[in-house]
Amino acid sequence: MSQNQLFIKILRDSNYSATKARLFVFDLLLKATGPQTMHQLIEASKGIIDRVSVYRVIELYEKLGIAQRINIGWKYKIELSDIFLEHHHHMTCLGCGRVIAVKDDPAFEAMINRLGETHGFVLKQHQLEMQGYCDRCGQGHVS
Amino acid sequence: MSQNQLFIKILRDSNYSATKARLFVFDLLLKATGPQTMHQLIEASKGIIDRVSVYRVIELYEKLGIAQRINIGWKYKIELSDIFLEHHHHMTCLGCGRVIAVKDDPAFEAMINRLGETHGFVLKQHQLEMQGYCDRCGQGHVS
DNA sequence: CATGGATTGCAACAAAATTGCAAAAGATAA
DNA sequence: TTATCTTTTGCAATTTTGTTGCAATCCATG
Repeated sequence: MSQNQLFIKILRDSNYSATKARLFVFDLLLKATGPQTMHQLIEASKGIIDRVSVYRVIELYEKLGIAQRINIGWKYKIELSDIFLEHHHHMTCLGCGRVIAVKDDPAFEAMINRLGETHGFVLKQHQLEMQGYCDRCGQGHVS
Repeated sequence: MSQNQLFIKILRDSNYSATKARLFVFDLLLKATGPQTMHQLIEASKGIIDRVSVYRVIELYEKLGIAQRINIGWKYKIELSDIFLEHHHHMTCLGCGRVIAVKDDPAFEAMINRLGETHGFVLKQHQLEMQGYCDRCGQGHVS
């Protein structure tokens, strides 16, 4: 099943129709190289989809688990959730601002779940954001 | 050195003065039981510190590493950074909304740093947000 | 291809955040 | 302490971001 088909299935299964607006914004997120700001999505939709609808579409995506808000530095951005993009975290370079996606491994997942258990929690989700300096930008003491 | 003295030292070391507004908001964060929304800070400052100044103070705190924005669920909140509050993460209960602070252990830190290394990063900071169900709220299948 | 509920766009509104500038407060030196 | 210069604040106005109500349009179903 293609990502588009899966997307439509999720909508239909919850009694939502696959409309022009929803498909358009989904395609934007799918084609995007990384998480998108609301502003970016609204700009890219200019003349095709109204501001308000972009907000409403994203709101629905979140409700259905199609997309999620994540925080890159200061403001939030939107990206497709783990159903479409493999579960991952973000590593941001404090030097050049580059954001890379990082897959975590089973040992990592296990460790986080144990952390939950020791506090009486059954964990359902987690987000990990990391900041540092990438190989191109050195150790952070480059003048 | 008290937390207040440390706070003033950080300001002075960067050539900022310890003004009424800055001290007031710092005290709010210090006395707070958890992360605060901008709205909470602005409300608590009503009649004493202007809205705009609260924004400016928080902006400065972030720049100086005194406070940081973190994401609890949907919106961001402000809390003092690791210099004042021990390094920790947040676990939010999807049932009752309770947020608890969780200390991670050295093994965890090591694992995260290794994760950085394998991607050519030297990590400086990280934030981990977890969501699940607490012991009071059961496994998430309570009717 | 008709039709009825779901969805959209528009306009107006509300909330959150930012900016410019004059007034007030803080630091410094005499 | 006071004079003076710099930083910080409060206010008003503005911009940006997000929300709401409603009539017009779309779209899955028969």
